[in-house]
Amino acid sequence: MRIGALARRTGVSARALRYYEEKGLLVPGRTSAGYRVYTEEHVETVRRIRILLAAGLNSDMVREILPCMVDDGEFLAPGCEDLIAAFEHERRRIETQIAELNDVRSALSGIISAGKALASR
Amino acid sequence: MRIGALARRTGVSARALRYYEEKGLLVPGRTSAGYRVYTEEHVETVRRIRILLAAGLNSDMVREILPCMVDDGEFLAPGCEDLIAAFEHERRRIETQIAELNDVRSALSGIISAGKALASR
DNA sequence: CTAAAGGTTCACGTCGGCGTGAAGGTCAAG
DNA sequence: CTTGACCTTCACGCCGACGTGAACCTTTAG
Repeated sequence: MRIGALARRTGVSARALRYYEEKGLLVPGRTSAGYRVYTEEHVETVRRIRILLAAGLNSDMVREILPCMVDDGEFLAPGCEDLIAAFEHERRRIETQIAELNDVRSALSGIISAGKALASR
Repeated sequence: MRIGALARRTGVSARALRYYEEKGLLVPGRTSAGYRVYTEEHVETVRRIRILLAAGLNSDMVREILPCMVDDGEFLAPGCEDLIAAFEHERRRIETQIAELNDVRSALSGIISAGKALASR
């Protein structure tokens, strides 16, 4: 699979895929002509990259986490033990973020229901 | 209260406060010399701005929401009815974001506990 | 052979929420 | 009257995850 095909399968632009490679997140093979070659595993990796980035982790963090995400996360790849502290930090960050989002969500809900009550008078 | 005092009270930089004004989020009075003058209400407004921005809303959206946040959100200011659709859209966005964050959080938890199990062998 | 589709590597542009000087005006205290 | 804290308005810088050409090469189809 070459870059265009992977882009279509994942919904991620080819430019983004090249960017992921530049950042060491996604390392494809190469044909003799220099074309990038991807496997099925890369599809799953891209999915994970997207999720992690969407959660606000930067690419450095994603690069460190990815090799630790073996299958369903039951196992831990070697070298990942040292990163536990960093992961806990990220988890705290995410929990804080979730709490903030919940606040705004309920504030929005308050406004919305007040608005609908007004509209139905 | 002038800008430095408000900065100290809110923990937000003076630059940020000027930026909020530029974006129409926070409109202070002015002394004859041109100094910005803030009241106690502005303190609360800044708090709300920070929360909304932290939730990923952009300044345009914050500017539209702020006047709709009367007191505890029980009432709705006039003119806010038209924005309900936009607010519902933001709420959906936030709910999606929360779900994504939860996914990453549990993934991180899986890795962390796997790592700690490994460390305690 | 040729055209079209897709690939390659630079390298600069974008957007949003500010940071960071620069150059100068204001005001209360000593 | 001067110092120093605080304020003002420009206006450029930054970061991160890409978008967007430009100029060129590869592969497949007719």
